[in-house]
Amino acid sequence: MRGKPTLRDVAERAGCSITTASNILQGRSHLYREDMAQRVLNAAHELGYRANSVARSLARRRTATIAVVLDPQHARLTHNVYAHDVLDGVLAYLEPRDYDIRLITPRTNDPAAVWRRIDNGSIDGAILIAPVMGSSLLEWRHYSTLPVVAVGSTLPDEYLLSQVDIDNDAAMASMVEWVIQQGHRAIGFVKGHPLHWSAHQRERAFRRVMAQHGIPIREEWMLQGDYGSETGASAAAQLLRQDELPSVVLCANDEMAIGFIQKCRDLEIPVPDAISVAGFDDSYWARRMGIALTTVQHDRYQVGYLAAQILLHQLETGDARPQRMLIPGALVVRRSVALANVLAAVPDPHATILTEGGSRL
Amino acid sequence: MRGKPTLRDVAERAGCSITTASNILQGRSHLYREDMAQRVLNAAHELGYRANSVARSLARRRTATIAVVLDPQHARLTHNVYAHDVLDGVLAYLEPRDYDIRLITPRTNDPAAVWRRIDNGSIDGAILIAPVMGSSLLEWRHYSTLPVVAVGSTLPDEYLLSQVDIDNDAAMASMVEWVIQQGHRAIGFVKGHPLHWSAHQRERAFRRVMAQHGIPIREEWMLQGDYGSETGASAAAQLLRQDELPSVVLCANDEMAIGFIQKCRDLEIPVPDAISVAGFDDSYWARRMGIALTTVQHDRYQVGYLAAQILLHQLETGDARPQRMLIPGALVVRRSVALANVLAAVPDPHATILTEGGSRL
DNA sequence: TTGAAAGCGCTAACAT
DNA sequence: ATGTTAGCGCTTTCAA
Repeated sequence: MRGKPTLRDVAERAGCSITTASNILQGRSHLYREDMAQRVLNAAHELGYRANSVARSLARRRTATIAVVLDPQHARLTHNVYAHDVLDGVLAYLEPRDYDIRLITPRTNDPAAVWRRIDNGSIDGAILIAPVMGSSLLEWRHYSTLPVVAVGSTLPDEYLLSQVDIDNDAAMASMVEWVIQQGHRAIGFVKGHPLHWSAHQRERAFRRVMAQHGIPIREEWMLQGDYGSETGASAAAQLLRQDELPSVVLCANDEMAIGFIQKCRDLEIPVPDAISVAGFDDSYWARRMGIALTTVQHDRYQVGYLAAQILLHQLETGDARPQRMLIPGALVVRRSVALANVLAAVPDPHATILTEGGSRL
Repeated sequence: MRGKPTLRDVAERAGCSITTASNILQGRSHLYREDMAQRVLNAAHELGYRANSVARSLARRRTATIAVVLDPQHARLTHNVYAHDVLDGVLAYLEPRDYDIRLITPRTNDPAAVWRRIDNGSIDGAILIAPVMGSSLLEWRHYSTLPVVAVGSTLPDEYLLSQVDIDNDAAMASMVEWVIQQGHRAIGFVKGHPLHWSAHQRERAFRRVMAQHGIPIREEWMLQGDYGSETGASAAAQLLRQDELPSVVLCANDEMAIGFIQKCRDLEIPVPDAISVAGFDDSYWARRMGIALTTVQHDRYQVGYLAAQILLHQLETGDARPQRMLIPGALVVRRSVALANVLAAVPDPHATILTEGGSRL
């Protein structure tokens, strides 16, 4: 015996068949006499035997591996905060259950190539992170029979995909409601990436609630962004050169809100005293930026955790019916949004930009 | 034939042996007659055949999979900015070369368990991300014969590990040199996590350069941190209640510098007018915080990319000699560090905290 | 209570 | 130019 010890080596040393060794090492000792079990266990230990998971996967026809797939559109982890949180949740669920994680970041959008990569027999299922409109990941059904769960994109039903996402609609609605309650009527909006369903959902919720309150939407206050902080900044630039300004601007995510606020600082426009700004996501990094951003907090970790749970459930039960799960968000009121009427009453030109950590309501 | 098509199905349909099909599908068409090759290719295409990578791995005795292992100490991706950058570099190198990535975040520090998980026959090699002192990852040699590369920790030679890291020593030295050039003599330091080699290297470089310039080190200005922004803040609190203050504080990373600066803002101590602060890492998130932080920029993406390259080289050549590769950093001068003498001459109690994006020298 | 035998789907010497 | 054969290391009936 040279190289890594195999089951055969263990069996030989314990003086038994390979079957016996296999059974005992899989925890079926009760089938055998006490001393047989001991002999095998000892032999394995002495040899430093570790089952070869590739061979095991082939024989069992399951790999105990889940793929986590990032959409080619945002395959750079570095800039994808959302993916970190979700991935942590996925890992937290899968790791203790002895599932392995294969991280796949396709560099192409050719669906055949993408799926050849993903479903090549080495995984039992996949979690798709925030597939965007037109993504080859969504062509799943044509290329794979594996169970799949999408997170971070609430897709139209026809995709027949299990999904876990936050409730963008309800969360944005509560943000808009609250802002209106604060007395704001002149409300601007910075939209998210046009290929993200979440962007459309957030915008739609905004428009709906505005309509419900009979507040007209000024299209010149509806700015296009792409969820990146740069577009938040340019939205600010674009907005602030207008004659009439909204009293508050809702950004479709925190990054854009940060960009927006920083541009305001550059232009020496105090937030929230001259203009209020709200974000969406309550992102880890935004929180430590010293900007007390009013935003919507939601549990991305939980999204990953649940997605993994659903996937494993589908694997174990074979129940392939698409499930959908929406996780509610929570409004976090900090200090980047001021009362509209108070502002009107007591304008304070010397107020400084707030830079302290926010306290939650 | 039911279930996924196998090589056997392809061979049957093409009317040839399995070997022939295998060879042709692996690109060895030149061994066969033109029409044979076509028949096989067509058959495979018509059936939608995709080679099962598990079976292939078993037969080839290589898996074309690399593990990326996070130290149990900082296994939460969310808070590990360093890992994102490195991972992106690793992915960028490996993905086009058809290597897969297995992400492993052990939840225990028991070396046997950790390595059972990592080296179970499913990978060809591993990249260890920033193993800390005492990490079970470092016990590699006792548990595995796989090629391994460590990144983010410049380890003592006795670990016999291939390594890619930034040159902490030189980079911190140049930071200290520069600060001294700016006229600073009263210099404080916030140390990094005591279990990280990088923290010690950065501190050691600091002390050395100070000694070279004959500047005494005041131990009460040497604060312990852990690379987290909270400890930067508490270091600031602790320092600022002292009677005598340094004119500049060097933080062992950006996160602590951010925490430090934010605490200064809270206490209404203007940076850099009352006290200068420098960081280390030039992190993506710090850059967009609107703090023009003077820091050391270094290419973490490159670290990951090179680590993957070295690993693949070792796999292909079988050359297992440990390699070490240090990547230089570059000083990035922004505005959080002021000239010491100018300060002394023109103290300005009303100066505000700077919040604009920094311009690089 | 134990073991023989037939795979899992593919690769690679070695024939022919 | 193509096929035969013997694995890779493990699991799992099924028989003894």
